[in-house]
Amino acid sequence: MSSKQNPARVRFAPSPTGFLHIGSARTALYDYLLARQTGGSFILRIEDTDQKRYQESAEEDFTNALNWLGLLPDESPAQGGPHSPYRQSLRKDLYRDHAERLINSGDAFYCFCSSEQLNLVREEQIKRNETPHYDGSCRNLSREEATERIQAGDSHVIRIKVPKSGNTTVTDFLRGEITVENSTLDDMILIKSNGFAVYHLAAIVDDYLMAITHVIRGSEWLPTFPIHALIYRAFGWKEPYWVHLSVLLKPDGKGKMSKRDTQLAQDQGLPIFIKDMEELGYIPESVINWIALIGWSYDDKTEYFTIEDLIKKFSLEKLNPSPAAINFSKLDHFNGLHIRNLSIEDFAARIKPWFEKAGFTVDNNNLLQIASVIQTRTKKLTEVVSMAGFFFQKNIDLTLDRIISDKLTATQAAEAAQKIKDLFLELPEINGETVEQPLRDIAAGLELKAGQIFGLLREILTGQKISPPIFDIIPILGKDLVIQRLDLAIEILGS
RNA sequence: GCCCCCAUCGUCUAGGGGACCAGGACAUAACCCUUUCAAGGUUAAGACCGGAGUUCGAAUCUCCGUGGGGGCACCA
Repeated sequence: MSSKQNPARVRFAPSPTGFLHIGSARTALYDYLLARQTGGSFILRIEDTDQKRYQESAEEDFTNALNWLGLLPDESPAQGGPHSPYRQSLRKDLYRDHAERLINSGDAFYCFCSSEQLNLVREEQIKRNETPHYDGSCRNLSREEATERIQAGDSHVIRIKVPKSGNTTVTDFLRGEITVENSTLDDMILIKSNGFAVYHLAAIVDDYLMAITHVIRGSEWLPTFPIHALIYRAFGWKEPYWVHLSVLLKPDGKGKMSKRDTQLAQDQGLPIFIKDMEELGYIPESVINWIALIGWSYDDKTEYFTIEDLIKKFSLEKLNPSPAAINFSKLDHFNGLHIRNLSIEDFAARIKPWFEKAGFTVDNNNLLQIASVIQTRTKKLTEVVSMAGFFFQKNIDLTLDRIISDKLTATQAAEAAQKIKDLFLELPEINGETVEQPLRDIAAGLELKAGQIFGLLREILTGQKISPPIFDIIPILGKDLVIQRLDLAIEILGS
């Protein structure tokens, strides 16, 4: 049952009801990996059979998110494909036809019960402490009666006719055989009274018609899995491999990510939706790496993966069926890791927009140098402006107590600054090599520690307590700017 | 309430009867490096849910319990 042999046809089939989040992105990633690995196809199908929950913006968000992640479908509503259309609302008649085939074979039936009736029955059942289920009142309606009522215009649905006795065994790729008693299964609705199919029918019909080989979906489908298998079998179709992914839990491992938790995470600046990742300073390489490892592992050593690595190394067998908590600090770690592995040009190109957004004019020559001094220090792209903005600022925000905070008196600081300025003026070129020893000498002359001088200079040049190494900064800033900032400091200290 | 799934450090996991006084990663702490901050290096602390059984031998297999999760819509 190796997944590597035959080209897999896998589909990512989201319902357009909201933004693409980590969980569905993971499903899409695994779909993509399997398709690429086997030389198969990755299909995007939009499951928009519920017009009540439909959100127009969702589909665009899916496309953007998938795009950003680099998970480009081979077949989709936008680009079409051999099994068009890829939007379920456009395949309505197909489902109806198939449902009627099921009626003809005796595996489905028309049901005329109204929602109100059904609700009443359900309430009664709950009151009696029974599992809510369809009571079967239309199950044995004669064909003639059903036809008559339909012709009379009676509102109706189509339900699957689940065997009353016996049991059904289905096979999940990760969990093996699962057997349930048919009596615990419900005669679920296949076609709603408005003529639209529900997931249970639409997804199955499409998966078959689109020749899907591996159904990779969330484990919330496990309870209705037998129904889906029953539908396949009623049609006499060969089932695909069924792969039910574990659910994603809250970071503390206690409970599934709910709407409220999502909001909470948003408020804390934690990324839940792919659309927010970029703005929060994450790069797609790390998001992919991070997501891949929630519920999947390769071996006991390797954790760093590029998408190419993943295509080579991914395997369904190593998927973990147990629920997994989301670990956001690991995302930060991966982000730093992937940032450090970017080429300097690539990294520079990615940080450029951040400086520009902050209102700075970015000179490409400088940018490359700046990039090289901040790359190992960057975990999220959001940090680059606060870390290196001083390179671009004309006037940095210097104040007296900022400069002298380090156990230096204003007089000492002024004296030191003046000496440093004199030194720099004297030197034909200022860089780490020409400047370090003389700076240490100045410190010794003033009976200060070298660290104090370096700290002072850091404040004067950057306006920050924390910065990249000053000897890296000085040549990038250039002599003129360095002197200018020293002058400014001396002025402040003198006043 | 009923049905289904899952169960190793705080978190993600390796492990599929002896190679495990359980390995790695994140996070945490300490140290080294060091002009600050990172990065890097070294180290520390930290887990097999409980109980029966099978076996010469169980983290690994079986059963029961417990815990966690999911589902019980004319949503997906």
